[in-house]
Amino acid sequence: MTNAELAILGLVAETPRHGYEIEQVLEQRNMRRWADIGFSSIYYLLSKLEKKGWISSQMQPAQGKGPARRVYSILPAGQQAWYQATLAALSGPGQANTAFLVGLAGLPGIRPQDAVAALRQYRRHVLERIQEVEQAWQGAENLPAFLQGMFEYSANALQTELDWLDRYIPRFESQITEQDDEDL
Amino acid sequence: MTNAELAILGLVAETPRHGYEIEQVLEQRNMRRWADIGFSSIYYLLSKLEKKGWISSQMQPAQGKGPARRVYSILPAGQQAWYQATLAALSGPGQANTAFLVGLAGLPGIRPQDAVAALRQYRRHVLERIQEVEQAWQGAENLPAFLQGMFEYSANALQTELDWLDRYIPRFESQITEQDDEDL
DNA sequence: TCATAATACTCTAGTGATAGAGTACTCTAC
DNA sequence: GTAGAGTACTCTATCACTAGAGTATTATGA
Repeated sequence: MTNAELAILGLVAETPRHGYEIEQVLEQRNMRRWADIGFSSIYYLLSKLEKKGWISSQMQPAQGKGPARRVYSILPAGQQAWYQATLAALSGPGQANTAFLVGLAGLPGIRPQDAVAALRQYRRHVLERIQEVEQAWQGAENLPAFLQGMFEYSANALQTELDWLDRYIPRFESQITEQDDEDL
Repeated sequence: MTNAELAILGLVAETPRHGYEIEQVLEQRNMRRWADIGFSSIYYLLSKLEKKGWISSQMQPAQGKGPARRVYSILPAGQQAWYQATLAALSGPGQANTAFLVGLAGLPGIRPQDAVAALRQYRRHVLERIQEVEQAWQGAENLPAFLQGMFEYSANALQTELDWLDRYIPRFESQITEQDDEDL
């Protein structure tokens, strides 16, 4: 099961939901960052999950504003699949930031000046993300324990990246100087 | 450009290579872990890169063992694309271990005992990975600076996860006890 | 009452990726 | 001289995903 499928299955398992609502929840909870799901994929994924027999749907006539909607509910098989897949995701093994590793693998072919500039840019992104996480953290009082854990996990990971960058960027800068020395 | 494309483009940029050779290099350098490329995708990706005008190919008659091979070389446009994409990958922003975050998001629906078992399993995976990285680190003497950096990056990230797990698992265990108390 | 905004999908066409089976050639060892 | 291992693809069928345009319904305010 992909991240996207598991995320949507999880939302339907929480409570019966229709597609448009899922779109909104993804937005509210800032889930797009990790479950990467485009708008048009939601309906595609819902029908896929239904075909698998994990969720079932029912039309609900128009009520309040907007037209009728198709509401999806979890089925026992879906509940089981969700449970197993969530445990699997929690038991790993995972891999951090593969895009950045691909970049690192290419470093020998990059001019040191450019590399340093890119890493500084990366550092700025990390700082931004740290602020985002801390704001969200402080904004939410009386968090359930698991959410505390998620914030801590992200905050720790980001801080570690920041530390690494602060040790590594100067080393790379000194390489530039050495090169200049050789050029003399 | 996807991770997979960038990784292969990078290998061709290093030196002209044929498909089967790329397969072997991916294996040797343990690149499958982050650039996730199946065997059958290599030829597909190579022809895709060629269509884009980033690499060109030439048949090389059989020499030594094995039949004739199609050797791919980087073109100027490909060199540029590789350079830009590598800088982009280095300047982020990246995202750590999304699968694990999806798992964490599902925690409220998981029985604490199961969650603790899964997290312990995850901890075991992290330990294994730490050992792998440290072995590879010690195995390679006189590393170029950039490789040092990659090892450090991975090692730091893994150590941070381990620390988090060691703080977080006990908290979760105490929740189990509280629940037991309530059950009385 | 009529335009606008918001709700809630639906459809099509296209790209991307992969498994797995099949083909063919060359060297080595017996 | 031939069986087997290793080299090096090639092809087909299928699944996965996404952008973007289109459709239809209801509430709201001027």
